[in-house]
This record gives sequence, structure tokens and C-alpha cells, in this order.
Amino acid sequence: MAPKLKPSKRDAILDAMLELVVELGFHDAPISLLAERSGASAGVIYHYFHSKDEIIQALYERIRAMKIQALLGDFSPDEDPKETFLKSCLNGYNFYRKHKREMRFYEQYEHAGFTCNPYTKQEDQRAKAYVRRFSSRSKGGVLTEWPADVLQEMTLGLVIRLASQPRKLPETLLLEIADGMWQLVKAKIE
Amino acid sequence: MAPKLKPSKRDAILDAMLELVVELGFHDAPISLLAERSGASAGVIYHYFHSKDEIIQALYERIRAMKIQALLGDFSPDEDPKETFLKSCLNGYNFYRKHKREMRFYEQYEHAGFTCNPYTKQEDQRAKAYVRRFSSRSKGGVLTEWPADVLQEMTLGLVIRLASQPRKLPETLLLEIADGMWQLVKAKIE
Amino acid sequence: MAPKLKPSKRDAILDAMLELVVELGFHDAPISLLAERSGASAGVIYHYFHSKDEIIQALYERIRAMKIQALLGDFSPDEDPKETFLKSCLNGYNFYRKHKREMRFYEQYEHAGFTCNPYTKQEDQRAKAYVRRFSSRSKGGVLTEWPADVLQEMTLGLVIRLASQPRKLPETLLLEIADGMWQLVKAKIE
Amino acid sequence: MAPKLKPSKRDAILDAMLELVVELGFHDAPISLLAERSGASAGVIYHYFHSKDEIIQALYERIRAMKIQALLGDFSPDEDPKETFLKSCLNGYNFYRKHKREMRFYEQYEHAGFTCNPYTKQEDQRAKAYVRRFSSRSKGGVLTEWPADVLQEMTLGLVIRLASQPRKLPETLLLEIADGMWQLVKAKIE
DNA sequence: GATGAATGAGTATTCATTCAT
DNA sequence: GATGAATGAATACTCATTCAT
Repeated sequence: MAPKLKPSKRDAILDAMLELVVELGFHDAPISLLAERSGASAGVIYHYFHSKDEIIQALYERIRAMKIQALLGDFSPDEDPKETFLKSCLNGYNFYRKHKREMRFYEQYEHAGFTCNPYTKQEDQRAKAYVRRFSSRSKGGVLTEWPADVLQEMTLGLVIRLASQPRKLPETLLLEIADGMWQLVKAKIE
Repeated sequence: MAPKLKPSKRDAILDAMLELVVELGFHDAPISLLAERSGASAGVIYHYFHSKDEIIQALYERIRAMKIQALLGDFSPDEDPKETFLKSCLNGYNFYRKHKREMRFYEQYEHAGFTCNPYTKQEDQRAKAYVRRFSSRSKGGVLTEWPADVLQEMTLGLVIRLASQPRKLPETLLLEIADGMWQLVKAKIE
Repeated sequence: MAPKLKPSKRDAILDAMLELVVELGFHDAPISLLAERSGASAGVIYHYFHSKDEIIQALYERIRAMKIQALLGDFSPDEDPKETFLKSCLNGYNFYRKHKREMRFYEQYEHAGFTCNPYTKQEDQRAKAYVRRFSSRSKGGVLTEWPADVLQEMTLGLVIRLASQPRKLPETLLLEIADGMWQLVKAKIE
Repeated sequence: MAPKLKPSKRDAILDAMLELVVELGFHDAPISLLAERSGASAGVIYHYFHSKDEIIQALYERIRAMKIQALLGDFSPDEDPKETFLKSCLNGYNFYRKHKREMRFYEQYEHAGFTCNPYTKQEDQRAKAYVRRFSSRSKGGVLTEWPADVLQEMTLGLVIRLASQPRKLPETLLLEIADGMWQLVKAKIE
């Protein structure tokens, strides 16, 4: 399923880049150091990637794919929405706790304004179903009539923020918070 | 009350730096360009600041002070907590909408890991009172027994995220959201 | 009359570049070596010029101006054409013999296809008069009805080639050749 | 007579190199691009040649051989010298017009100071006879007593320059010019 | 205070060449 | 013969910072 079958070096480069960007920031992660840490020569890095930016881009996409898979978990459209919501919150939280480096990279990528990518990547069917479900009722979902941006920020966005805090929250607290948010964002039944 | 009375050049430098960092990012904002835009020569910039990092730091503090004043508004410890909360949300939201550049700088500063700041600045009395009030009941405040980080993220943190979205939210929607959050975070009365 | 009055460093850079290009060729004349030879640091070179190409361009123009002045000599439109022609040949030949480095640079510049320059520099009046005089009769000149390119190649072009040969030709031989060419290119009187 | 009987790849490399040098210049013609254009891998290029310089050298010699054959045409020592001269001029001119790329390469090679070539290639008998004939009378030829360099420049050299001009000259004009030059360089009969 | 020429270490990237497969 | 991944020195150019004027 991966596009390349023997990408050891390519992957080593991406791994090292992740490490460096998180440790030092994109602009203080020189290729020379990347070469040293990844075990690839400066030259061969440019055999696999056309530029430093392209490495970042590739890394971003790798992480993005991981993230999506983690969030989806075993999501099935038949499941009870609340159940799915709570599980997603836990999944998301745990993913971010386990991948702090990736997450930190992600935040730098999005805040420090790297080259904008038009994430035109076509997500798979499950991802689409998931997104539709957690949209407002008028769009086929189960949530209240607030803008999608707002809903996103109040659910997954919040989970991410909490996960990026230094201390790990106990699962019970997390569920309590998630439950509270659910009451807030679920479609009100008249 | 301001430390300098004739701050024209110093301020011009900070203004230009803000502009540049927001436009180009910290690492693509060379001193030469800063000199050009601020109307100060490279040399004189180093009369006012010891290093580029110090300019960033000063800018950060300037913005931080603005932000605190904006949030406090006319806060008085005698006011009804919910009232204060809702007003704070609106104040915060409006401040960020009116100061997008400052906000963008702030986010870069915090995410891209500039030099760590020890925010040892002693806030004034009103600020302290404000912070105490919006802490959990066991710490003398009016909120539920969740960690301060979590509460912070669910209140002001959320407002910031919403303000940084492209579209401006109508005040009624904002109040609706704030009200919902208030239900969630206020101390449960048994 | 020169555009800059204290250009010592700028000129030192151009001088060193000329030396290097002639010795090693444009592509084997690294900036580091240029810095060493010119006594300017790598950084300051980029203070005076925006790029290596710009240095080449500036050098080209400096030489071009020299060349034109040398060719014109004390040209006056009132002089006998043949006299002027012979003097020009000598002037050109001597100029090139005395400025072999400049000439070598010139040839590299034109043959190795550096960035094309549109030599839009407006020549002065004397230069224009000179050019007109040495054009074919139908264009107001004194030469035969061959294309301007051809005439140019058979007169000044030939002189340049001869000057670029290793051995210096005696003046009498040069005049003999020039005289022969004059018979060939001057307008035939019917 | 050719040293290699199955020269497809070697020749493809030389062809591609000619194209590249003319298009981009020697220094901007990387082996990687040569590989791409010639259909040979980088590795195999180094089976046929020891270095990039050697490719250039081989190309130069290939072109040089072509050129000599073209100039000689059906030269026979018995022919009338003037006739031979005029024919040579036409041959040369036409050859260069038909092989502009080769010519451009040649000029770069000679002007941009590639590795000096010792042109020790021993020319065949006809070429030698040809060269002797077009030397000054005192050296067994039919030309005037000017240095060989000078004569060369005034005959073939001039033809080359004319051929490298953008516009093609009509044959009659060319013959007119050649005839004029002949009057100039042929040995004066007392 | 103010200028801007000067510094020089540091950066991303290229490319001729080699060599294990 | 053929491949193309790997090397690493070299290159043009940048930029925070200093300092003579």
C-alpha cells in the first residue's frame, strides 16, 4: 500500500528531519545536520527530494496520513454517534500524546506558514463518511447548526490543545470533558 | 507610565518588525529589510536593541501588555462572574479580530519556539484578581475542579481559536457559545 | 564624469574579476577567489553587485566604453575618410594589443553567451557620426554596397582577429593590409 | 576506416553533448542531463569516456575532421589556385551554414579556453598539400609574403565570420568578396 | 545618535565521478 | 556492458552584527 517498497534511506531522512524540526525549528535545521543525523550524504538527500521544502512537504503528508488513520480508528457509520464521538476524542488525544514530535511538527507547519499545500489528497470513503457525520444536521450530520469551523474547533481542535499540554490528563477527566462538549455541540432535539 | 517618552524610532522598528514577521516569518525578515521599512539604519537598530531576538522579545511584550489590558476591560471583582466571563469572551474575540497581525505574531512566537520567555513580568493587581476569580473553586475562584490549563484552554483558548478563523462570527453566536462553555466550566453547585 | 567618485573597492573587484575570467574562465572564477584577489570580503562584493552576473555585466560595460573611446581617437567628421580608416585600424590594433586581457574577456563574453545585453547605451554624437560615415554610401557613408555586418567584419572585425594573434605585426604591414581592405570596401566611383 | 564499427551509443553521447553545449554552454551541461538526452546512463558514459573533458575533446576532434573534409572538397593540387580558392570559400561558407551547431561548439571551445588541445593529429596528405599551396610563395605556396596567421585570418577566418552572421549571404556576393580577398592575398607578380 | 560599508561564518544546492549490484 | 544510488567538495549568495566615520 505504500508507494515505495525499499525506502529505507528516504524514510531515514524524513525521520531525521522530523527530529530536527521539532528540536531546532525548520530554519535551524540545516541540511548538513540532516545528513549527519539521517546517515545520508548531503548529495543523496537531493536524490530523493528536490529541495528542503519538499522534504517538509513529504513529512507533512506522512504525518497527516497517520493522523487520519488514528482518528478514524474502527469508525463505522452504523455506530451510535455519541459513542463514536467519545472514542474519537480518546483516539485523538492518545494519538497526540504518543506522537508529540509529529504534532509539534504539524503545528509549526501550520502556524509558521510553510508553503501552503492545497491538501487535495482525496481521502478514502470512511474518512468522508466520518466528516459528514460530524457536521451540522443540515449537512447530513448529527451536530448543531454552528459553522463547521466552529464545530471543528470545539471538538477535535480542543482535544489537540489539551493533548499538547505538558501533563497527561486522566481518561476519566477526558471523558468528562468530551461528554460536556458533546452536550454542547450535538444537535438539539426539539 | 511608559518607559520612554520619545519612542518614535524604537516604535517604528517594532512596528516594522511586526509587519515583516507576519508577512514573511521571523527567519525571512532580515535586518536590512527591517531597516528599510522602519526608516532606521541598520546601525541605529542596534542602538535600541542588542540583537534581533531582543526585538522579537520586546515586540512580544508590547503585544502581551495590549492583550491583557484588552481582556481585563473594565473588570471589577464585584461584578457577577458570568457577566464578566461573557464580557471577557467578547472582549477577547474583538481584540483578536482587530489585531490579527499581532495575533499572528503571537502564534508564531509560541509555536515556532522562539527563545523561551520567562514571562516573569509581574502583572498588576487587577490582573491578579481576574486570574484568581477564573480559577477553580478550591483556589478561590468560581470554576469547576478541572486543571487550570484545561480551563484556560476551554475558555480564552477557545475564543482565540475562533477569532483566528477567517470568518467573523456574529455576536449572538459568540454569546451562545460562550454561554455553553460557561455552563461547562462554572463550579457545579451541589 | 565617472558616475562614482570613490569607487576604489568596486573597481578593485572589477579588476580582479577581469584577471580571473581571463585566467580561468568565468565558470572557474569563484567568488571566494575573487574576494581573495580583490581584497574585498565575499560579503562586500554583494554590497556592490547583486550577483556574479552583474559583475560581469559591469565589467563588460566598462571595457566597452574604453574600447569605443580608443577607436574614435580624435575622429572628426571633416577628416579624409581613408585617413580616418587607416588611423582607426591602427588605433584598434594598438588598443587590443595593449589590452589583451580586456579583449580576451570581451571574446568570452560574446562567444560563451553570457546574459545577452541589449547595449541600449546611447553612444555619444561622435560615435554616431563615426558609425554613419563607415556605412555603405546608400546609408550616408563612404563604403561599398555590402551589408553592414559584412563591412564590419572586413574592417574592424579583421583588425581584432589580427590583434588577437600571438605575434605583434609591424605597423607597415598593418598599414599595407588596411590599405588593401580599404580598396575593397570603399565605395566604387563610377 | 572509422575506429569503431558499432558506435551507436558513443555517438549518441557525442551528439547529445554537442546539443547541450550549444544550447546551455559547457558548464551548464551536467552529465545527468547528458545521460538523459543521450539515452545512456551516467555510468555507461564513463565506460566510453574517462571524463567530461574527454567527451568535449572527442567531440572537438570529430567536428574538426568533418570540417577538414568539407574544406578540401575535391581539391587537387593540379587545379588552378584561384579556382581552388574560390571553391574553398564557398565550401567553407556552406559547411558552416549547414553546421551551425558544430560551429558554435567550435567557437566556444576555442574562446572559452577549454583544456588546451595539442592538435597533434597528423593530417592526411591531401590536407598537407592544400595547406602548402595556400601559403606564401617563399614557402612553396601561391600567396603573398604575409605571415601565415594573417593569411589564414584573411581567407578562411573571414569566411567563418561571415558564415556565423545571422543572415545568409547570396552566393554572388560571397564570390565577389572572395574575389576581392584573392586579389589582396595572392602573390604579386612582378 | 546615526550611517552604511565591511565581515565571515553559514546555507541550500549542484555535479563530476565512483562502484556495488 | 549497464545501472543509478551514493559521495562530498565546491559554489553563489545571505545576514546578524560591528565599527570607523
